[in-house]
Amino acid sequence: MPARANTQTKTDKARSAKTSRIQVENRAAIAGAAIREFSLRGYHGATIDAIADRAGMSKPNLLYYFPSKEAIYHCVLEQIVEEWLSPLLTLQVNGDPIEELRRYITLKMQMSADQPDASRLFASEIIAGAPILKDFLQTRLRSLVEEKASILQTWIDQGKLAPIDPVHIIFTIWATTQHYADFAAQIEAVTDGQSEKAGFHEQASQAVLTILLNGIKPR
Amino acid sequence: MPARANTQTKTDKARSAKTSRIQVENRAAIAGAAIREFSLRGYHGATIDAIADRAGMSKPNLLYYFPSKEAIYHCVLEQIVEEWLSPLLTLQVNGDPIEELRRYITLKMQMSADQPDASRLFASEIIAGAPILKDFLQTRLRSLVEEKASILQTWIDQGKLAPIDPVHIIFTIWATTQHYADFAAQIEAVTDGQSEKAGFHEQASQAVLTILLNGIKPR
DNA sequence: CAACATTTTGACCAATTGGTCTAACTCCTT
DNA sequence: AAGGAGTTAGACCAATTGGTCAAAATGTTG
Repeated sequence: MPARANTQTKTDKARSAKTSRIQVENRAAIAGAAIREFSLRGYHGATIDAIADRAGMSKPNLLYYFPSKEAIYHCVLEQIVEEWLSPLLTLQVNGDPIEELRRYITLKMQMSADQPDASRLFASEIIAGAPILKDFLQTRLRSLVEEKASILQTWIDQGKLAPIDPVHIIFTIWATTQHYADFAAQIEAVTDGQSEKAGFHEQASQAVLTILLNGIKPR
Repeated sequence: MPARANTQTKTDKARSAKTSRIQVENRAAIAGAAIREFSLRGYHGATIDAIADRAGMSKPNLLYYFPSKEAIYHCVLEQIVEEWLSPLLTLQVNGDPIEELRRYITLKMQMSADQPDASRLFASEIIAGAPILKDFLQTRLRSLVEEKASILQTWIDQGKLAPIDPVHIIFTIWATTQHYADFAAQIEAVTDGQSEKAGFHEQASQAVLTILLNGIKPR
């Protein structure tokens, strides 16, 4: 009955009635806290208490907004996935292949830098066998990959890219860009914290762009 | 007192007294089961009961061999890390850069294909911020990376590789090769299970080799 | 500011789970 | 084959934790 059960009184006029200011704020706080906790401790390691604490409320209060721990997990995972998809959507067959891919890779590197927790949470889910996302992966993501792979194939056929299975090109881009978020702890340790400094991500971006773009340019 | 407490009677003659056949077997079974459970469910999601079940013994029996859940985790992580290091060790400055790297990448791809669970467990630990491995990463791995990065730098200075920060070359190789193990669930879903078929890993290997080697060859 | 709806939380509960203890059982040695 | 060391597991325990409830506190609206 909370949150969801309302009867849009009258001319559904405008804003609220559905979601009050306080609801919007708290849901956002919970989602943010959940992403952090889940990414840091894994699904089972994260506790509702810890998420509630981080969101600045009591556990029963949190459970007033979400019916269960799993519901929170579902919710944040969905958010992440939605945003995760978007950069790939914009890959257009008309543009210059190298420039299109440069833009895509740059964007993904940016996302890794800006939202590492989200990336790590997604990674955790996949590593665990994608119990929740399996369906999404097999349907929406799969058809999106097929679609974009065919664009890459077109470019390959036009001699604008090296003849490499487009699916592996995509995987390689994902792997490389997300690595900087997912394995941040390793990168930080190995580089003695250099990765925390300003400019590191630009350097990384540059290096990745060089390797990948040269890697798929026709010889 | 078990396992560890023995007093090497007499001329420490030869084999056992320290570890009996049954101990070797059970420890191995536990380690295998633990790698699988930890990689699949994460540290907190894995239960001693499940590990014991998978190893074919009771929980108290398992705890006869390892003092605690954390000890099992430590142990398998150590094993994995040791093996994980080895391929990088062999990178020699004398060899042909491209051939040396081809060998290294091929080996890492092979490890991803052969032991995906180990890769995923390692990935989980890093994603969680490397609470256990932090020290290892900052010491042994870091100096190893520095050492090998300087080899790459030598090759770059000789004009045998493109001028790209060697550390990022290493990260990119790690990212790409491990992706095929860590994100296997995604890859499988997206490729409609093609990744399970024979030959897929050779294809992947080939694609990755092409992209990365071309990516770091001088232009 | 009264009356109603929404939000918040302390106190609880039940299930899970890491770990222990004791007693039985198996294996190896002599 | 006896005896002791080494191995195994059933029954338990205590702590953690997901989730509930009823009552208090706060917001909102006329």
